[in-house]
Amino acid sequence: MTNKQFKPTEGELEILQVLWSMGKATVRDVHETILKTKEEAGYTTTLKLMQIMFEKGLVKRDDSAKTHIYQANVSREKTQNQFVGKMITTLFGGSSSQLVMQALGNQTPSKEELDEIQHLLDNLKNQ
Amino acid sequence: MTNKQFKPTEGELEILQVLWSMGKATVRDVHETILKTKEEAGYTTTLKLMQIMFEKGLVKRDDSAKTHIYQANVSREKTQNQFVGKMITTLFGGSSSQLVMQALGNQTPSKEELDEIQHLLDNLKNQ
DNA sequence: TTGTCATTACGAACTGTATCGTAAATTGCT
DNA sequence: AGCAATTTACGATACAGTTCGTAATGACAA
Repeated sequence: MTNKQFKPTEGELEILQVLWSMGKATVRDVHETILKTKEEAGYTTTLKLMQIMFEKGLVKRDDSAKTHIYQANVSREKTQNQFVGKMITTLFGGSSSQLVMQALGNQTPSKEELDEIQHLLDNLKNQ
Repeated sequence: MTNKQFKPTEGELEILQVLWSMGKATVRDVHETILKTKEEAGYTTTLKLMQIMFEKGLVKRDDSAKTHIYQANVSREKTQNQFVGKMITTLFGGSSSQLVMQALGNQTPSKEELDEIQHLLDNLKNQ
């Protein structure tokens, strides 16, 4: 097992989001992207954060050139699961369906999404 | 609006869990309960945390007697929503159904829970 | 009343996160 | 070669959360 899993912080998640969608990216790439949704963000702050994430193993990087190229080292799915699982136990008393109800009740999914969920639900029923 | 909402921390959530299920409770009540699922927990630590939560408005208390009686001052539902909402935006790109799929896929709900979800799903479809 | 015990109050220490200033290194341009 | 711009590295600071030791307070029994 290669899994000494760290739980990403708020700020780290923001960076992972960018890396997940871009694949490979430089610090500047990430920083620019974050700037679009955020006022007040320093370049070195992003840099430092990404360096720390590298030490933690949350990202990997190619430092053969001067400008390092970063990449996520934890999968989106695994991270989502980590948070969802934690949330179910600490906030929903272990009941996943409770969480599902909350999520469905408050946001309003499109028809396509509903169909998708229906499909998954059918699969679960036939087991 | 009485809503200057604070987002509870990890430790605060643990205490809220107890308060939500017990209704009213003393520091000792809460502490004993937490001890059941946790080694290594100091009484004064729980106390301090609850005092801070009082200052933040997360709990209310009756301090007419020497031993204070605490009660949650934020609802379970509201808190769940707060976290689910945040999670959907920061980890699921705003798609609630994505979260639902994750939750359903990895935990395995009972037949009763599945029926419940089906019921909710039917309601959402007829709108 | 006095001593014991549980409880609250308070403050100190430690950890981790976030932010930023500044220096050092590297690259490209002229 | 020398200069400007970009990037990385490093360290300092601020702040929040957590943990705990210890003192102050109040209740109660002998």
